[in-house]
Amino acid sequence: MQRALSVSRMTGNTSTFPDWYQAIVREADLAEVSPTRGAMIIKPWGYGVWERIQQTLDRRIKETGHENCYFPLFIPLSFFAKEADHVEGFAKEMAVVTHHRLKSVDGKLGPDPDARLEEPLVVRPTSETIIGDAFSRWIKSHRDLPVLINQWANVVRWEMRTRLFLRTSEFLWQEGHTAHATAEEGREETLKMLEVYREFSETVLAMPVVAGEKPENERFPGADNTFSIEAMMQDGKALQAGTSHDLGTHFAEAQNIRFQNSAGELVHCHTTSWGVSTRLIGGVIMTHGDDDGLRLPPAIAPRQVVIVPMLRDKPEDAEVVAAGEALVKAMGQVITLGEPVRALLDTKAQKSAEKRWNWVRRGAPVIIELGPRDVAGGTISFMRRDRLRDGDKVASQSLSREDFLAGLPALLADIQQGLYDEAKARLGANIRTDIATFDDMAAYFGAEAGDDEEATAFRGWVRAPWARPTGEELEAIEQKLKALRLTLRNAPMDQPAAFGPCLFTGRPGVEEILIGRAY
RNA sequence: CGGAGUGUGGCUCAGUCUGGUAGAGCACCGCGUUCGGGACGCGGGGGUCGCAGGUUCAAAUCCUGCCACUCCGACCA
Repeated sequence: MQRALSVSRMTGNTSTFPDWYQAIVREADLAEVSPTRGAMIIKPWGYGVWERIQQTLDRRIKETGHENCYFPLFIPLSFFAKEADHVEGFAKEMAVVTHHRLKSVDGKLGPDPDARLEEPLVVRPTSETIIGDAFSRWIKSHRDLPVLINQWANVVRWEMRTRLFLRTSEFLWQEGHTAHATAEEGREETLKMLEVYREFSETVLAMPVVAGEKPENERFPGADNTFSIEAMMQDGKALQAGTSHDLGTHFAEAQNIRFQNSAGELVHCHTTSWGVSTRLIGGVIMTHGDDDGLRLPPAIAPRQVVIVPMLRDKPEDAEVVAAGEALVKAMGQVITLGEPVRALLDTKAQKSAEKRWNWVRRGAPVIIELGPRDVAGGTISFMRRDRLRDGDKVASQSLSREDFLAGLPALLADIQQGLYDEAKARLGANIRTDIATFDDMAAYFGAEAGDDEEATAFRGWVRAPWARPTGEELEAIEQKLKALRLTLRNAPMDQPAAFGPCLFTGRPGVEEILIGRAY
């Protein structure tokens, strides 16, 4: 891969991948750090992307039979005591509310000692416990099942180190929670939503992923099985972009979620949960961004086409603006990717060249430059953000207004597909399947002679057979991998018929697993 | 919380070693010339140099403590 991304065209400096990432977040006007530790301010353009994610994913969640609802931000502390693995998994990162009033003592404002809560409230890190509690009241009979709900919410996890979009102490997400009569139905639901995430990620975000099952040590606290979609970033690292958990009867047992089956027996439900978060935006940045800034897939671009009018403080300006407004209207009549085209005429009092580059940095898929000559000649001059440059020159093309409008759906679809294909090719080219032993893998990922720190980061993943060890044996493997900064990502859903020997133990393999560095 | 690094206008940084009136480029404001293109000239606004102490006639610069951020670990959607 060895792709040397730089921020040179954005800020005038070359630098490392993390610097590049931060530069894009800033230059594309997506978000900024807030005065609140670890939490981000999502700016309008960034939030617009999130709204597009919400709209397109929400439709899919509803099409698969789920309904939205809303549960409280605060969860009574005692709720977490019920499921041992769950509390252990989250205990170290919980924000806790202990008081309900402030008081000024010696001029210093602080919690009022007299206003201590009898039972502290936890700011939800996830909502299994409080939703499970509701399920236990909602579900009495097999006729009540399945219960299929989702909520769009914010959650808080007190992370040690934060990074905009990728890991923030507060983040936005959706969390689906379902209850079923049988283990088979629970498993089916878990896999169905994993597939929704895979399809969504690939067709809407244009971000290819590998869907698979997480190894035992990477499971969600309290889950029987965890599945994930893993995306490959341009530095070769894996990003866990979504998870779907088969919770079995763990939470049902802990929270008394039971129903009477048709035979009259009182039995526990099988529950699931699944979620994706604002982390997806970080994935989009690191999948599609380039040296000029962000490149947004048209399906999630808040504005798919931006018109920059060439205004010169002259009388003909009015004509250009009028033509621009008419063009926005005309594009609004065009249906592409199933929806009217989202277009904007940027009339901000700013130099045209500035506006153009701002939209390049923000990643608007198509940027039209509309000048008096275009208006007179009925032509549209535009550039595609996905193929911005021809050498060092900006690749601008010109079509008649009619042809442009007629070809717009195909153009946006082509950009969407092109971004996907580019990322898919990168993913495919950077999974090594020819590494057979742990030592070979260590040599591959480790710092070799002549490799600098930077180069070792661009390794991609290894896919290899393994014997699916468990318990202490798995723990030992995890520790060995940790020394190489590697983790087990997932065992992909599509598996071959036969397997070579296990990369770790040499025993016969039972499935293939992905190994890589991760965010 | 462990290791390393960095804190100087909105951004990127110089100045710190060797204490002596706070700088540059970009961004911003004004005027003008330009302008199918990240233009140029002139003028201008904006910084208690992360915070708090200390040393000194004098501190961005030296000393002590603290804080924040970045990277690498641990943790993690």
